Amino acid sequence: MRRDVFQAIADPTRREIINLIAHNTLNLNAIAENFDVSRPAISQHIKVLTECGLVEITQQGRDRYCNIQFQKLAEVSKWVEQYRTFWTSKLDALETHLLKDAKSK
Amino acid sequence: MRRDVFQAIADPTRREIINLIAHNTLNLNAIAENFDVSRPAISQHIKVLTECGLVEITQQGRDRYCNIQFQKLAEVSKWVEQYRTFWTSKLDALETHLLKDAKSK
DNA sequence: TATATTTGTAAGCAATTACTTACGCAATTA
DNA sequence: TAATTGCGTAAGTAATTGCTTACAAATATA
Repeated sequence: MRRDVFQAIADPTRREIINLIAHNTLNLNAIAENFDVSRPAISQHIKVLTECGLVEITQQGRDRYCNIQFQKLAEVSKWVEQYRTFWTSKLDALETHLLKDAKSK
Repeated sequence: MRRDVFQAIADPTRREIINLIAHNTLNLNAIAENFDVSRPAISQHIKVLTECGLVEITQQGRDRYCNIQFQKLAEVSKWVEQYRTFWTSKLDALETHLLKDAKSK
């Protein structure tokens, strides 16, 4: 089973979970309350997130608090940022194109 | 069918395709040569990439050249970069922790 | 101690994914 | 005109995904 960060953040529910626990450390039930799907479904999402290293669990009694491992997101950042120069220069190219277009009117 | 950038870049083959055509505009066969999978498989990957707006096709005779729409990657960048402050500060926290650890020895 | 709460996990299921082979079509080349 | 080239797409398939309900285990509370 492939278990990398890219696959983990592909699911919109998991991205929402990340967003939720980015600000507050929550236990599983508290997370599940924010979604329409069942509690086990969230449990399985959390499992995916822990398996790829994006989330770590801190057990406290019967509660399992979820902490994001933000550094893992750096992997995604690194991949996407290598293209930043491309898309900014492309926007520049579009700009000049539009300017040229506007002038020709 | 969900067709967003996050789902598109979840597949490692598609990320490789992106990397390939980031530098040179290639036609489909030229792309497929770089992979072990069949030509139709690559054709289907390209379809996913075009459907989410990450790739645009320029037809030239029977050749279909693939151009990345880098701006689409800005969506991913925007999402991940919102957490950058978190992961850098977390690294800082780790640093101080390690320093404290080193001192206590 | 009995009950309630928080959770993992198993089993089942429909939908999706990533691939294959087979085919057809349009554009080029001989 | 006939053969070749570049490609999309259909059909089939095995594996994976995202969900459900049902159950069990551990911890907390009455």
